[in-house]
Amino acid sequence: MSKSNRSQNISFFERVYEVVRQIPYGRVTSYGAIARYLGTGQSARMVGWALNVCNHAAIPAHRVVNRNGLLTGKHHFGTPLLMQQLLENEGLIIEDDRILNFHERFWDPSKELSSLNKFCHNTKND
DNA sequence: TGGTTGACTAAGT
DNA sequence: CACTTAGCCAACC
Repeated sequence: MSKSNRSQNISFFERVYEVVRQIPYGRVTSYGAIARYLGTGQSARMVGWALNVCNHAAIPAHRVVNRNGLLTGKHHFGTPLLMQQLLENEGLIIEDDRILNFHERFWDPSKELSSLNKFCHNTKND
């Protein structure tokens, strides 16, 4: 924990997975939003790359698109249409590789999770 | 040890 | 309004 790790033992990738895993069903977010939530707003590229390395089934990578709502990462799934199908399965409408009503479906972790942090103490409250 | 890459983003032309 | 350029940061070779 001297060079790569700045504050935590887990890697930057691990943090990405944690955030992506918390994306609600039927919602989507952007690489930049995740990167911003992690504190490195300019390293949006690494977010996508993290998903590319992991390929975990538990990580809904299909819910992560670019800021335009374009399925830029669809080519990294099993089939180019898999990502679109997964999103459509969640009630999203995809047209021309773009998510319709993206603004409404957008889920910003730095915003949503930030709000939760203020009230997250309720989890311990019992 | 250092240069290249990349599922991005913002700004410029 | 669409394409081009540059910046960015961490992993990889």
